[in-house]
Amino acid sequence: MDAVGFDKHDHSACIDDMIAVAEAYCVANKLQFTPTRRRVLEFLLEDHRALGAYDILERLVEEGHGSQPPVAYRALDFLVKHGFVHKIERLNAYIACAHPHEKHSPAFMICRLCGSVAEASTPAKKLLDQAAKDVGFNIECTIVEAEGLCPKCTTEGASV
Amino acid sequence: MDAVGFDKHDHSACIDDMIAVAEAYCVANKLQFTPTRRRVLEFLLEDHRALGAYDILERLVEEGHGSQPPVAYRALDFLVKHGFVHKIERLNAYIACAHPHEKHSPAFMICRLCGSVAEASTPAKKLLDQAAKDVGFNIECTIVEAEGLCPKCTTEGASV
DNA sequence: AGTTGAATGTAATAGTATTACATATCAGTA
DNA sequence: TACTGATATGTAATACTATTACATTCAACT
Repeated sequence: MDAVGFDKHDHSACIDDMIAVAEAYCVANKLQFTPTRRRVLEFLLEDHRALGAYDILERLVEEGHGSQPPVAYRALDFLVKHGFVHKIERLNAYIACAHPHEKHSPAFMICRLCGSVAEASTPAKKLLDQAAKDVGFNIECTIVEAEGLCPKCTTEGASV
Repeated sequence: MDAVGFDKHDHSACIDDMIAVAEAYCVANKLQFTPTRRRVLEFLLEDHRALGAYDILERLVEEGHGSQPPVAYRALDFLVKHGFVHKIERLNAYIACAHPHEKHSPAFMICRLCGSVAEASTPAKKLLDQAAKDVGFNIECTIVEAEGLCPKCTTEGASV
């Protein structure tokens, strides 16, 4: 049970890796990793925060990739559909996946102060599957998010 | 591990019970269970579906309780804060709690066809707490939702 | 070159939620 | 009873999130 997001790591390598993985996956699956899609993934990889669709749109507009909301939503839909990005429902925002295409049911920890979001893997899906089976419900996807304070904000809060 | 929502039950008694519980809780805690708040809870209790804030606002307006969004959002905030209602993040919608004030971390099963929502209890919080502890995150609230097909839509879908 | 399906560009609109500020109501107390 | 402070309500305006619709462009394949 690991989590990516609150620890330190070589982030520029992190970005490069993820882009390479995405590119390889798209080639292998005959998907088009277009410039807009690539840029959106890069924006989201820049730090472990969730960005709203309009934050992304704003940056796309700056770079001349169209000007209307569908530009951002289409790229996000593509990236979410193929597992490169997750939507954080609690925030109506989007974040790069930390474990692309490793089969996982992600769980997110959202800091209500600094807005950082960490992705963890949990066996939550197993439990939900059991609960669902008991009532005959057929799960297609799961959403697991926790809101609270990240390590940094917890210690800072304690000293206030 | 039970679930309320997909089974049949005496729903009018269900509503009366919940209102009585809410009223008693508010009296005991010196909270004002005002007419608007009561009506909103009644709307949400009417069936085991989630209603959007604007659905609720529409009904409030019909009955003469104000006309602007804050009327609905304030009542919902109150009901959520005190545990009578949950927000379903996936749907940006609200649903009456099936187990008010029994200490619980609810999990919801959302049918993507008929829109029914069932509330289950799962030990998901335990798992999340463990994952959180591993990285020093301090959980304040959890969101667990599953989207898929309810028993009814599963069998109907199978015959199509 | 022609066809097809995917991707893009843009305008318009729909749906969800908050801020700000004025007014009213209620509980407790001088 | 009248005052006070806290809570709740009424409403306008605005902000934020997301989709529909339709025209156009591009890439891959024939």
